[in-house]
Amino acid sequence: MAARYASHEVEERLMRRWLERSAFHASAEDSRKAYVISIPPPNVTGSLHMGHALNDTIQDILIRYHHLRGYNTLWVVGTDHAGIATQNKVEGQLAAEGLRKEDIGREAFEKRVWEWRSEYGSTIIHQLKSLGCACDYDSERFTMDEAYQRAVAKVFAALYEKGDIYRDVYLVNWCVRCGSAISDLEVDHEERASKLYYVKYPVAGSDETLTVATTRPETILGDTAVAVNPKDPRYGRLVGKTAVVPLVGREVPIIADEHVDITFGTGALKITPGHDPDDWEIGLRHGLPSVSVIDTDGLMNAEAGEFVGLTVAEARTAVVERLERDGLFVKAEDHNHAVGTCYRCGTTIEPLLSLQWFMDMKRLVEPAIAAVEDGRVRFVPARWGDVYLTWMRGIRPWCISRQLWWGHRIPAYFCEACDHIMVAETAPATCEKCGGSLRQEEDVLDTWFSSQLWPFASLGWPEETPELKTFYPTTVLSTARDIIYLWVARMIMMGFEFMGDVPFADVIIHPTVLAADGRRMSKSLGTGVDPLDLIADYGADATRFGLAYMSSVQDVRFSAERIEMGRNFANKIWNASRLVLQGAHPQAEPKVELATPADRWIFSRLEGVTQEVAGLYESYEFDDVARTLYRFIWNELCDWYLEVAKSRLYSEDEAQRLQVSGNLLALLEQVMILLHPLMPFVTEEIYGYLPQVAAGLRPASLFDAVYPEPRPELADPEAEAAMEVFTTLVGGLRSTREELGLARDVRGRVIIIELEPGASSSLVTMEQAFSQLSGCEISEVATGGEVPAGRFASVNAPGVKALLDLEGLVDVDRERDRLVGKARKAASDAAKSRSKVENQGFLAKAPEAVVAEERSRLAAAEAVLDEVKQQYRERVGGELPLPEKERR
RNA sequence: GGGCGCAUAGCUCAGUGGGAGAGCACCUGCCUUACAAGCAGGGGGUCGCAGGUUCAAAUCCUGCUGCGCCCA
Repeated sequence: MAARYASHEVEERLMRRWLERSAFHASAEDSRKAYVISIPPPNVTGSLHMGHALNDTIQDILIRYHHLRGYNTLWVVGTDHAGIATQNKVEGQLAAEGLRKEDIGREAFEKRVWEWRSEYGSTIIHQLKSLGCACDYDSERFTMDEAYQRAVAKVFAALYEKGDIYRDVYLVNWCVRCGSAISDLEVDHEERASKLYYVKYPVAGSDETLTVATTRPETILGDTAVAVNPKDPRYGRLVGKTAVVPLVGREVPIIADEHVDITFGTGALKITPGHDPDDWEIGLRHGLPSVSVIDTDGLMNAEAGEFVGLTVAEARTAVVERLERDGLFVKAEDHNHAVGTCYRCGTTIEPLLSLQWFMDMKRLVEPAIAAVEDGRVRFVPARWGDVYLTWMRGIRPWCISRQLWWGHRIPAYFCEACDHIMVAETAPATCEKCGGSLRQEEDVLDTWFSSQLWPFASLGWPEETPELKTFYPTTVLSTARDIIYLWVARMIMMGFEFMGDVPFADVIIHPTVLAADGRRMSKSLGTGVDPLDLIADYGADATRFGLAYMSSVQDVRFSAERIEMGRNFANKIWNASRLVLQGAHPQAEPKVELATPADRWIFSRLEGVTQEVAGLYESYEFDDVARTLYRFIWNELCDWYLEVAKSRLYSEDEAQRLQVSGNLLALLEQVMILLHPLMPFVTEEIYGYLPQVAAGLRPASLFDAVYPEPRPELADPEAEAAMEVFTTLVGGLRSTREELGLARDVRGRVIIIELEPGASSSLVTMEQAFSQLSGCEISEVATGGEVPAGRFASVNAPGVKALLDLEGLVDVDRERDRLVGKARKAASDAAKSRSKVENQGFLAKAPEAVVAEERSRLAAAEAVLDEVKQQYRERVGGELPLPEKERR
């Protein structure tokens, strides 16, 4: 074994071994209880980013932990076809060849997409392997698989049949670049610097004008009303009259609507139902007509009159110029407002009237709301459940059609002869009404429409597969918060609609990993950190450990120090294992033999940590798992038990060597099991070196090991107390030696004074270790509590005092500083405790144990203070200088 | 405008009613035969501000300030 743990030499080899024997494949025939996670299918064009790395770490921890717990674990893996993103990729390829998709036609284009997918579409799945993810790669799914396409068509037809899916003209979010409608959830809002334009509208049949303020003067051409607030005294007399729309001369009503903000602009609002969502709502309420002046290509159309053919931006300038000429322009002032942009490509969204397919959600949300309200689906942390419920209760129709060539083509057929619409899972031959020939809808479905079926469609639905029977409903879903509406909510609805049950019981919403400066990690901002770089530099275990450690419930800034901490931890574990494996007696067998207080202590602690960590894994507190195991392994096992064990491990006495070796092998094996879900590679590698594994007495892979059952008989509070005496005295003696400036090779002599019977037993039974670690020999153990005469530095532990003989070692200046420092600390401790103990309220109301603890704290501090004062008189001379407030 | 969250050491974060913690950074000394990715010792914090509840507040309540996210 090398002196440093080399992750790059280990990880790929171990992953290959797991994959070669399909270790992660789950069988539907397995009768053990199922534990199932469906991966949120990553975008097929994507690559692993920090959000994935965290989320996949969480899922892998859960899968591996539950596998150790004896569950039949399944982690379903796959990708979604990402309609717009994938089409963009292939259009990019075509553009490089000087082609547009229209040049090659739909069929050839689809073929190109499939080719693209087979070449590049597995990138992210391979990346999961480098993170160590125990996915069932043998059963990878894709949302455009043939079987999956059948599921999508069936769902569409069924919901159409029930009237939940319909076709309508509606104001939709149009992305000019993508050439498609997108849903409300796919629109991002960005604050942008802009202008607010003030424009005069003549009031018909009078000399009056009404000034309105607008951020989009080019849509004046599509105005069909002017609105004011009914409570606005300035305009009440105008309501019911008619205004003349500038440039186009159309006469439109002046209406009153509560929506109008009296304080914004002039308090008068132009209404363009064809190009603004708020105006569209107002238009519905008042029965206004809609006029479209912008086309799907982003250019002004014939309704725009003289402005036809201009882009929106050009039209804005031209319209303002024309208004100035006509004397209707008042002013423009600076104004920031939120602009909708396409979340896939960032292009400004153009709200347009369009004939699209919609899904009405009102019926479907009901069981999905009830399931979260009554806890059948539980969000972790719980507050995300409220976020979900708020959105679900205000649900709006979902625009599900997309004007793309890549995706699930809508299974709707239009009759060429009679315009009848047929929706069917499989293409009908002729029109059911007139027998005319049919033409299939060109549009495809929103990618999320297919993703929402993932928990059951990935298991083979609508076929009644054994997998579906065994593995649905799944157990846990882990994902990012921005996907709660897009995906989680819809999966729950579809779960009830088509499976009659929740798709999963727990939804974990993991924190967002921000860049080190607190901004979002994003490629465009250049703030991203590539997890693959981290894996290459620090190893997958370190990356996983760091991510788990830094991710509690709130968002975290990424810090490479955490990953480095993970790497150092892996190396520490590696070296602790080297000590054990190289030092163990060749005939040793792993077993618990409680020969010394240290043995009893470490197994008591191991038992405590084993149960504690199990609880933390089960409550999804992975940061605490990482913290708890780090502290136990580093600060207890390595810092103390291994150090103490060395004296026996290197002893001449073979019985002692055998005994301590057995303990070490048992400890190491169990610690590897506890840590395996978090750091699968280093633990698997070390596990392979254990003699009990090499001898075939254990499962060949740690993945198949068994999480330890509780062994309450190992709990040993007395041993923990005894070990505390040991570590407190060793630590105190080391500090004192530093304060005295003793060189490392100067051996000290200590007298142990036992104040409580038996309190010093750990020091006596582990005298050799005590001596090695403290650099001091025990010259005497006194049980009477009598402090002998002489010059000593004392170190206190519960029930025991150690006196370090200072004869010939004392430097007066150092000793003065040391004693003053010690006295300060004791005086301040005493003052703090005294103020409590002298407080009647505290004595009356605090629990007895708290009061008793405080009293003994006070007594101890006062005893130390007295002692130090005495020592000061003897060694330095005079009274110990303490400020008045620090005295009694 | 509505909602949610956050503010603790120089940095990144744990701690959520009873003695202020970790990692990194910093200072001192060590290549001690598992580990310099390490070992030993040490310095550093009116727990954002102001009130309140309580015997006791970093922790609970109210307000304020600053930052972030979601929805409209």
